[in-house]
Amino acid sequence: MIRLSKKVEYGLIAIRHIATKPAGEIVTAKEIADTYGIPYELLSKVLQKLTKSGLISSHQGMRGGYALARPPVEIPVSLIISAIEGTRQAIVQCLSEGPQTCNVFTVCTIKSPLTKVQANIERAFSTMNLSEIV
Amino acid sequence: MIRLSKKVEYGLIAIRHIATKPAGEIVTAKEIADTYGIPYELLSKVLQKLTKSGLISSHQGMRGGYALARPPVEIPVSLIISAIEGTRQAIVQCLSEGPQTCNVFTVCTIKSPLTKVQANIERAFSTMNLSEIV
DNA sequence: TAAAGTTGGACTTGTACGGTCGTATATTAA
DNA sequence: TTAATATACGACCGTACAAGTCCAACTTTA
Repeated sequence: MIRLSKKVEYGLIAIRHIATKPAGEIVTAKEIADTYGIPYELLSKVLQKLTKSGLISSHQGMRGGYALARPPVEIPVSLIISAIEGTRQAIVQCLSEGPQTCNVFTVCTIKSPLTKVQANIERAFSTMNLSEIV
Repeated sequence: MIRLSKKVEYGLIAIRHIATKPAGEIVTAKEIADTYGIPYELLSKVLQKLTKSGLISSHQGMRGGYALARPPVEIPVSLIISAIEGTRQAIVQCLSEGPQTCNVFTVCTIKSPLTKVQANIERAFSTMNLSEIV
């Protein structure tokens, strides 16, 4: 029906793992990859995206790693997803990338009903924050 | 974030188009394809799937075409989607295809929270029926 | 200064989606 | 009886993208 990408899965697992540690504790990408059997380099990229969007903070160099940048309550699942996926946030193309990408836009009859469903899904993801999945 | 396939889009547009006609009236795939600028042969396959799952009825031969097989109220959007997509109904693989397809199943920590979201989405689609999008 | 980290670009590979083509089959109207 | 009009269906193609890999920086600490 609808599917989250592996990257998002990995991201959720990873950020949850970080959240289970005492606040401020730094955990490496390798530790997470080993713990869950996730490909290290793929995970690294995901963590980099989470870093860029300010959900986690990174610490380079030896003894470096990642830690939460805010308390879990302030990290909605929706933010985690959009941080990793970037675009592609709507259930139909024209809702996320605009009318010009849709060849049936003017005659399309399902936009408005889908918008409701869309809102529903978004709400499901945005009302759930990291503290609830730890 | 999450995206419906073109096939599902076309299917929704098509079945809605059929639903706007007086009950029992037969409409051809060509008419729908022309009206909305949808590739004819792709649409045909979608309509065939909808036929196989009993949502619409097909009439072969000259003056043939498609009509609703039940009243719109008895056609939830979720059925339309699953008729077209077949598999791939869960937001994560292990929820739809079982544990053996997931390499991190035993250590995965996000299954249960995602199950909730999953249920949420399913509810959004199954409570909405065809009569509501006409 | 070496080791342990992150950063990030380039690359490969598999697969699924969107789309097309050709043909068989069924039905109707002339 | 036959031509026209429809669905049914399998095979095929191209491309985009997801998933994963490789590698070469750069940064910090001990």
